[in-house]
Amino acid sequence: MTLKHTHAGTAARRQDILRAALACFAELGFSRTTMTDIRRRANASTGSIYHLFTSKEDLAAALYCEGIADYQAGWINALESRTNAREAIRAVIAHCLEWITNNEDWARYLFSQRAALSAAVEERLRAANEQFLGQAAKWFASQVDAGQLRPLPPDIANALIAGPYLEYARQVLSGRAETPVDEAVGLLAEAAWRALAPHPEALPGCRKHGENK
Amino acid sequence: MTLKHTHAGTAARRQDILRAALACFAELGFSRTTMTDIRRRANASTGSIYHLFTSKEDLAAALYCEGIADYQAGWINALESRTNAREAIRAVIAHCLEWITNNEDWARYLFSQRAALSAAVEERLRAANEQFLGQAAKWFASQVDAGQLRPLPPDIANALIAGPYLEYARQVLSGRAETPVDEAVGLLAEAAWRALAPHPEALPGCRKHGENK
Amino acid sequence: MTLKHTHAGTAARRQDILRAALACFAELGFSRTTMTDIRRRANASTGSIYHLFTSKEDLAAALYCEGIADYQAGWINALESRTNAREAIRAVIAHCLEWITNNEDWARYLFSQRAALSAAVEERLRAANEQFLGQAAKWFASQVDAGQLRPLPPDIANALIAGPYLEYARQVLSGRAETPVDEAVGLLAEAAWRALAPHPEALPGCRKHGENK
Amino acid sequence: MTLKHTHAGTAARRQDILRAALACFAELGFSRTTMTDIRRRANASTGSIYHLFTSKEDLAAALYCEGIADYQAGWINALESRTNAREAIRAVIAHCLEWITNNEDWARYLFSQRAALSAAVEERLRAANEQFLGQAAKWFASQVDAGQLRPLPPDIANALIAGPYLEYARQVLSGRAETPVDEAVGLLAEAAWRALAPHPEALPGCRKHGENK
DNA sequence: AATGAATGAGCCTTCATTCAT
DNA sequence: GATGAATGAAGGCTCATTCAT
Repeated sequence: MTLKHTHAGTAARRQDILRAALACFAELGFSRTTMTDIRRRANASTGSIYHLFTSKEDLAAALYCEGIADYQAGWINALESRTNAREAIRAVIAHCLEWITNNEDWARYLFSQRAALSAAVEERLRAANEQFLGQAAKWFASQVDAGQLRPLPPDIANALIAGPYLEYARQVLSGRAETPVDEAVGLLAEAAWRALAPHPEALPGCRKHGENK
Repeated sequence: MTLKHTHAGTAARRQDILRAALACFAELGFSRTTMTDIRRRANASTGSIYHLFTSKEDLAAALYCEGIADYQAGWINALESRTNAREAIRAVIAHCLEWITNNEDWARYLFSQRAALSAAVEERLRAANEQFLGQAAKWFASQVDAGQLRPLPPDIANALIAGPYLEYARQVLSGRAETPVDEAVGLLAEAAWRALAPHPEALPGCRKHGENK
Repeated sequence: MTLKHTHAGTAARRQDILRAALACFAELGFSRTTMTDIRRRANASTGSIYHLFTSKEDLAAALYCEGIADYQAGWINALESRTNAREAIRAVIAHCLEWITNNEDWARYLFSQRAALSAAVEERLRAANEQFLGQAAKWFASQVDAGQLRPLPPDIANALIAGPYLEYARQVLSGRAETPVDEAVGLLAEAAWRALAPHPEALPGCRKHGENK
Repeated sequence: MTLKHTHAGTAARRQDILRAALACFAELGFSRTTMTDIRRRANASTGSIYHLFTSKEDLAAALYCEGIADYQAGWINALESRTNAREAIRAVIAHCLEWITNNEDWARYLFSQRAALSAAVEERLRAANEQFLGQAAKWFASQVDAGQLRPLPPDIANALIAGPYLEYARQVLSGRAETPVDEAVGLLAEAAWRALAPHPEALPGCRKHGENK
């Protein structure tokens, strides 16, 4: 009981610090955030932070890894939640925009502070990234094989799917976006489908050229 | 003569410093770059730099503004170099990827260090940006009116055009891209056209379905 | 029984901590040793140490006093173990070099970390030192009175007896010595005797100048 | 002229800082001295110190090396200033006690803070030390060959010459000495000569026994 | 008695910037 | 205009010590 309590307290303190750091990093960036900023925001003492994390960079790394893991897991999850390629892509876009909207701090941090990461973290990330990209590529390849998607190199496919919603997200995060997120999902999903669909007939507007419904 | 010489020297010195700063910012980011780094790289003295620029931030701002101006000018230029919407979009993509490839330091700096800018620069940029986005929006609107492009909100249109090539560029800059730039241009341009074309018939594959143009 | 056991445990724990601290101080010096170093080496918790010692300095003081007491007791002991002055001096030198060899950590700590001691400990030490020096001086004076030693001021006598073996010991402890300890004892003892003998006839080589064995 | 002036200023500032640091190190030891202590004592700013020295350790090293070099140079100088062995030894002892008396801070620092030195400095010192010990050993060997000194291993010889005056110096520096330095020189020199003289006849008292010289 | 999480003063160092020459 | 020595605020981090459990 005592132990559990202690652990719970420690874990909670850890979370407090992580959340505080995230908020700071999102607002000011890694470099302009000081340990004092974090300390104050977390209501923790200097020593307390260093008791739980070995350095400011360690904090940033823990945060980055946690965030990217959640983001990528959601991505893959969304992708595999649908069997139909078109719907899968739409699900990914919807999920990501939702995630970004619901996790603005995370998004701000993950998508603009990568440059501040140390080589050590890059290493850890490389593994996660490779797995993520591998899974995405595998899914993509299987869809291409099944004739559900145009054959495209993985880097291009990735740019076509993620580029638009990320650019839109950047506008949202910086207050420059005007289109509401739910509308954006539809528009971006449709555009992504046009870009990736195997042949024109699969495109929305083509249906009226002869066939049914 | 002496004066001229001096002036030329001053201007040259200014350029040396700017180039050195750019290289540093691109490599290390704004915060991790020290004035000493710049000083050494530019073979300039501390006083020399402060004689020409009022602060590190001023240097970064001058650089950012110069870069973004060049980038945006090229964008608009490419856009207006073609009357045909499809070709205009392709020209923009081609130009941007070329520019990024030929100006890696600029690209690295412009596309990943915005967070480090001060409010003062943001202000200066806002103006430039507004003009840029305004010109782009105007062009886009005129094309929509002319039935050459699908009607889309400007933020979405922007995301659809720039998102993919920027994402691809990020991959290039970080060494993760595999598709060569010249191939990427074609693929990205086609995808962009699919996403923005007014109706399916305008799409590449649809022509073979019998009808029009 | 339980209590006894506990007490034994406490005493043992105390010793563990003292030994660990000694090893650390000998290796790193007082200042560069952290409580964490000691804690780890002693397999003790922070609280445990502070339960038995009031501070890092307290630990260092306890250690210093214990060590110096042992060293000085041995000194006096050796001195008084012989009635003959020459043999007494030899016994002191032999004992000290032996002690230093068998207690390298103690020696390293005692002979190079005095500077780190607080005023409070200095006070405690002054008493012990006074007694020690007093005893040595008394012995020395009695030998002088008996014509067994040259009359010399106590500080000089001390320097002549202890200086050489301490300097030699320093070389041993730092790995710079080449003469083995047992040989050194003989050489240093003879030299000390030469320096302190009442008149030349008492010196080794003088015997052959006329008289007998 | 301007340059000279600047250099003079810089050099003077350097000296100020070194002297201040020396005083602090001598008084408090390396670890307990803070850069603030030094800064204040030298009337210099933080940056000024770091402009001239790369770290606190660098300062300590520069000081140590300078001091030891001066001390050792004086040693060798004194040694070689006399052709007669006995007088040479006396000269060394006289010089060292004088030096220590005139350079109390140096002495305190050199003879009690060696433990605080980093490996990097140890390296630099090793060279200097080797040369010093080498020169001393060479001199000693030549004297032994000439029958002016007893044959003794270098470490023992060193202990016999330096040990006593260093121990006496320690007493002086800590206020425990009672014999005035000029008297001590004579007593220690005589004792050293007794310890190192080749045969008893060379000793002071033996002459009156009839034979010799 | 024991544990180890928490505390916070204080340290060394960095670095943008100023200014005398 | 140029130089680089000097400045000092501020930052990340360490570590002896306290205290709740």
